[in-house]
Amino acid sequence: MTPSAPAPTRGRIDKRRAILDAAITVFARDGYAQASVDAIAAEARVAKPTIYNHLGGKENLFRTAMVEAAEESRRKVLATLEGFPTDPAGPEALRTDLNAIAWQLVDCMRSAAGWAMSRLLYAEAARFPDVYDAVQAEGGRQVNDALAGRLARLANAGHLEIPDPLRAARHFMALISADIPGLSALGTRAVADKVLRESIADGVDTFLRAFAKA
Amino acid sequence: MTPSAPAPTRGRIDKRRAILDAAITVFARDGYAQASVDAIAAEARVAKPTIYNHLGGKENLFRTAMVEAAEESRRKVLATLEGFPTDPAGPEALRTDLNAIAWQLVDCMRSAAGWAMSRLLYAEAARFPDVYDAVQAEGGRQVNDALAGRLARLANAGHLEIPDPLRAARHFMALISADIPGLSALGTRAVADKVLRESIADGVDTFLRAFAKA
DNA sequence: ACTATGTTGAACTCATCAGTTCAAATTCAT
DNA sequence: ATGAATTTGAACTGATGAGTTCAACATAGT
Repeated sequence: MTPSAPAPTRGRIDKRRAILDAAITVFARDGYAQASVDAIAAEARVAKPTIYNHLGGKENLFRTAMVEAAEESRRKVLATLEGFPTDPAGPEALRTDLNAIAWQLVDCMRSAAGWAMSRLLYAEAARFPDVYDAVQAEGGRQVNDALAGRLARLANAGHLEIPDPLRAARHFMALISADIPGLSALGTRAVADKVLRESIADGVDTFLRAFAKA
Repeated sequence: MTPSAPAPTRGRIDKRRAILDAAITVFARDGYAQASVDAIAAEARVAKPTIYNHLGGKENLFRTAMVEAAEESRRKVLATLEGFPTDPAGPEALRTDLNAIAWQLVDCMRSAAGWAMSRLLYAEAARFPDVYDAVQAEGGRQVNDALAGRLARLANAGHLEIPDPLRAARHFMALISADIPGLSALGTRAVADKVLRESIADGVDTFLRAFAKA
């Protein structure tokens, strides 16, 4: 709300980026309807007409900000999944690796922007079905495919027994994030890393009970 | 929006109930901010001042409607859990019973009001932390306790091997509802019963892989 | 320096909506 | 029937906010 700080930057710089970042911040904080374009302009240290020049109206601003944020988040997750060990030394190494994957995945949802995405998606899915499709049906599927691929390779190397990798990937995600909404009160409270790690370890444990090689 | 129908009922009847039901309907459809008190009045076939007489302002209307709806939903779930078999005939009967429990649980979230709760809770958790606490931290915990009790009794009767019933209950919930947000696009699309049943059966299957008696 | 382009602030329009007021109408209990 | 309590419609106030306009201004490329 308060411009407050270091002299309003003029001229043509990375206004567009600043606007989109500010939009995510303000939409996440206030929700779509309660977020005012003026507040976003202030947060971005930009004049209101600049927003309309770059991004049309409030609706399109919302769409663009959400989709770009989702793309970035998805890129991060996929990159993380790429570089993971396929053939751990033994059962304990496997458990450690799965915990590490799980931590990376959870860490993405846990960030402020991550919760912003979740909350806004939930809240506005009915009013912006196209945004939901772009973010979840598209990005969510890609992440699940990639995760299924990693799990399948672990199974192939003889560490897991997985009849249906896609299903196992969905259940892995569900198990490691089972406690998060409750623990963080839907993202409104901070969660201690230690607590989160225990919750994730629990999820991995159940997953291994179900899918570890007999 | 449209009054349309059978002559506006006057006098003192169940106005309060009608208002709260209409509030849930409209809040669920439009979201808190976009829902107008006039729209709720129209939906309830009631004059606007009547709402203010019964329930004060918009905020209190929201709080009351959410909390009462949550209480009713919780009562239904707990009642369902009460009447469930504790000692199935064998492994296949156990699986059938778990599928039945799971269906009941999912069916509550799946109703229009159920999704309304979820969506509104998510969207407004930051602005109405007290509502979140009343609904989730309170009701969610009770349901999880009850479910943990059922699972513990099944374990006690020798059908399951469960180290930590509370944890198992959380993971059971997570597994049987893993696919629902994706399948229903966060409640904005209808899901065929058959698809839902398969998704639930998958969750129960993974649960049994993890916790069935060896 | 000169110019095209992008940016700014500020004021403005128009719509929506929460909450209020009040006199007329309706219902219920007796 | 009568009177107390409640409901109703309709008009009103005040606030908030989306989107626009425009003259002044800053910046980049030439």
